[in-house]
Order: sequence, then C-alpha cells, then structure tokens
Amino acid sequence: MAARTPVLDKTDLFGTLPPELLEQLRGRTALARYRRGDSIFDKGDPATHLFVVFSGRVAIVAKAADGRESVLTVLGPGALFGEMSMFDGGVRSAHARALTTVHVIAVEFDDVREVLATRPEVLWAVVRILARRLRATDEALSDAMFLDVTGRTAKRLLELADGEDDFRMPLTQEELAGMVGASRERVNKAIALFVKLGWLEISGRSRYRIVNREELEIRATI
Amino acid sequence: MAARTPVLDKTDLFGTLPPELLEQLRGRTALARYRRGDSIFDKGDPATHLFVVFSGRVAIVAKAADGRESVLTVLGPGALFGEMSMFDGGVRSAHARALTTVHVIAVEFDDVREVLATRPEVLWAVVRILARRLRATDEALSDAMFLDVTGRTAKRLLELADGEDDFRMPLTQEELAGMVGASRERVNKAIALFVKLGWLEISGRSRYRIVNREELEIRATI
DNA sequence: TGTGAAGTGTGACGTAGGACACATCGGGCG
DNA sequence: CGCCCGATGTGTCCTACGTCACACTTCACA
Repeated sequence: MAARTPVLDKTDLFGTLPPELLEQLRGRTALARYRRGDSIFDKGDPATHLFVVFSGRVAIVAKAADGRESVLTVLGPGALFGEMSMFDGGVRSAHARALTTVHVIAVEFDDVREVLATRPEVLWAVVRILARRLRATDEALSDAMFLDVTGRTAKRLLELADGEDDFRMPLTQEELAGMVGASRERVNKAIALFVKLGWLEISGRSRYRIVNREELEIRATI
Repeated sequence: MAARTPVLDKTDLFGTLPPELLEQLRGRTALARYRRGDSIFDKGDPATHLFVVFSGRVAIVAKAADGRESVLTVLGPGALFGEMSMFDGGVRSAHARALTTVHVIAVEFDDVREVLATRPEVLWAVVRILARRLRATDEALSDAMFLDVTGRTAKRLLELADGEDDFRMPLTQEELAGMVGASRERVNKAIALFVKLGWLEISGRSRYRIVNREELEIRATI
C-alpha cells in the first residue's frame, strides 16, 4: 500500500504540510482494515490515534442507554476522524464503525503533536476543520428542531448524494433513520413518498437516482 | 470601565497570552452596551469583530424561515462568541441577542489575527474552545434524538443552574422552550411536573431552587 | 398604588410519528 | 441454482407533543 501518501496529502489537515514533514509523518503511519460492521473505536475508549479514511465509508455513531443509535456523520476517503480527543478529553466521545470494507490510516497523537509543536500554523487547518464541523452540527440541530421527518430525510438524501444525481446509498435505511432522527419505518415512508412523487428512483437495493432535485431541495427547507 | 482587563485575561482564548500582547490587544478593544432584546448581530451580517461577554447574558439564536426560534446557547461573563466567522465564512451564521442588559468587549478580527500570526500556539486555545463546543452541540443533538421533552427540560434546567441549587432563570419560558426544542406550553407542563414531584421550587417569576438534584439528573438521562 | 402588557399556568383537541406486525424482496453463500 | 436471512415496504393503532384558547400572576412604569 505504497500509494498511501496521495490520500494523506489531500487531507485538509496534512495537505498544508511541507513535503519533508509529510514524509516524516508518513513513515510512522499504520494502515488498518475493517469489514462492514466492525467497530473502529467505542465511546469511552482511551484514545491514542487519529484516523484518515483511505477507502470505504465510516460512520460516527452516538448510542443511547437503551441501545438506540444515532449516526452523527458518514465519512468517505480523505476524511479525518478521531482527532477530537487529542484536543480535550483523551477518551473517545462517540463510536466509529465501518459501513463498508474500509482502510484507514492511523497516526499517533504524539507524532501529530510533534508536528504541531514544530509548525503551530498547521493549527489553522485544524481550526478550519473544527469550525466547519461545528457549523454542520449546528445546522443538524436546527434541522432537528424546525424540519419534520420528511424534510430531514430529503435533506440527508441530498447530502449523501453529494452533488451527484446517481448515487449509491452507503447506509441501510435503519442507519439513515438514525441520521434523520426518526424510526426506520417513517423514513421508509418518506422515501416511498419521494418515489411516488417522481422525485427519486430506486433500482436494486442501493442505487438511487435523483430525478427532481429542485423539489427535493424545497422539501428539505420547509 | 478600566477594569476591562481582568475579564479579558480570564478568558480561555486570551488568558494564555503573555502580558505585553494582552496589553497591546486591550488597547484596541471597544466596550459596547445592549439592553434586553437588542440584537448584537444577525445571521448573514458581514463579520469583523469577535466578542467577550463582560457582564450580563447573551443568547445565540437560530431562526427558521417561519420565524420560530431556537436558542443554541446562553453565554455569561467571560464567554467568547462571534469568533466562528473569523475562521470560515466571514458572515455570521446565527443571531446574537442580549438577554439582559449586557456589556460586551469587541475585538477586531484583524487585531486577533495579528496576535495569532505572532503567536500561533495561541491557536491551541482556540482549538480547545471549538472542540469543547463541538462536544456540547453533539450532545445536544443526541439529546434531541433520544430524550423526550421532559428529559430535555430537566437537562437544560440543570445546565442553566450551573451547579448552584438556587439560581435565577435568565430566560423566559418561551426562550427556554426554544432551547429545549419544544413548545412553551409543553415545557411549562414539564416544569410544573417537577414542582409537583417536589424536585423544584419556584418563587417570584425567575427564582428557581433545585430541591432534588438527584432525581432531576436521572430524569435528564432516560 | 393602580393598571396593563408581558409572562405563566392549564385544559381540550388534533396530528405527526413511534411501536408493532407482517408481507416481500434481493443478493450472498453454500 | 436455490435457499435463507437481513433489508425493505406498508397497514393499524397509540401516544407524545403541538395548537388553540383562555385564566391567572407579576412587575414595570405611570
């Protein structure tokens, strides 16, 4: 897996690093592989590494006492995760789980800290990442307050489509429901509605096609 | 208002600054005063300053298209706000409103950027602040998914009490409802329930007293 | 010290969405 | 190639919560 660097240096965090530092860091990374459903870390675990998704999809998940789950984000190649505990707690604040077969690059906190100590201006990248994420969460919170399940489902679908019209749904409806903050059945009915309205088409189990993006976007606003 | 520095240097952000830089910064700050209900900034406004609460309480508010409001946070003396747009957008992403008569210290982004350019390690403080806030928002999001209105009300009450048993409610029930993400009437009924159960006492319009913190905490978890 | 507007308390009723129960479908593995 | 299990689709019923409607309280200010 020698082609690891191209992913690392397209990362928001490490992309700004001067080549020699990036090279130094690369020498210390490890590549790990997980299958669908595997836990990468659990809430409460002591944290020592941050991760960059190399291939596949990872979900960050919060769990309620009674076992219900809420998917906070879905991450694809290039995305950084697990870095939060480097800055505050030291223990993981949520669960990370493989949604597909994934390869993740693991970097030790200490190695990153070393780089940050040498080049504190790299912290600008960290700050930008956190700020962006904070906005996203704030928006999700507003959505939870202001939109109904159908609206939230439309919104999450558009997010997962990621600008494409044809896309592969990386989540089961159960997991999507966790993201939307509703029951699986409700979300299913919302999707069925979009199909009936002719805004969305589904073929096979996970090939989705957005037919009327306009209307979906409007429904995601009201 | 010469006593401005003591507040500034107890701030997470500026507290770590070496005295001479703090002094330099202090010379460039402005103090502004707002009355209850005044807007400090609105969503979409171009942003040029960050603020530190000197006295009083400030609410950060999201607004829906139809006018409904959700209070994202309530901030007291020493709290930093309005700094987000320094790191990404450049426009304000939410509304800030005075809950009481407040004094805020305003600092120009450019002045802060200057300090950060000289001392990039101050960014550690920024990162810590953002990380903490991100956790808080993530938790609020989980709460919105997993807890019922009564549970969320209990939780927000405990937060607003801020560790004290006797406290002054800085919000109207309307605003508290915005924080909880429910209707004013429901929240009122939740509070009435806590009073009936003997967990809480209310005197006057806004003097609250937590009688049974234990039970409230349990109810805020289920 | 009285008065009104803003804030609070509480019931009646309607509805979005959760829980449950099942039918059906699809694709991965033997 | 077929079998089986997890994922999806859909109806029925029930509950938590929103909306509306109105009485009561507080306190700011005249």
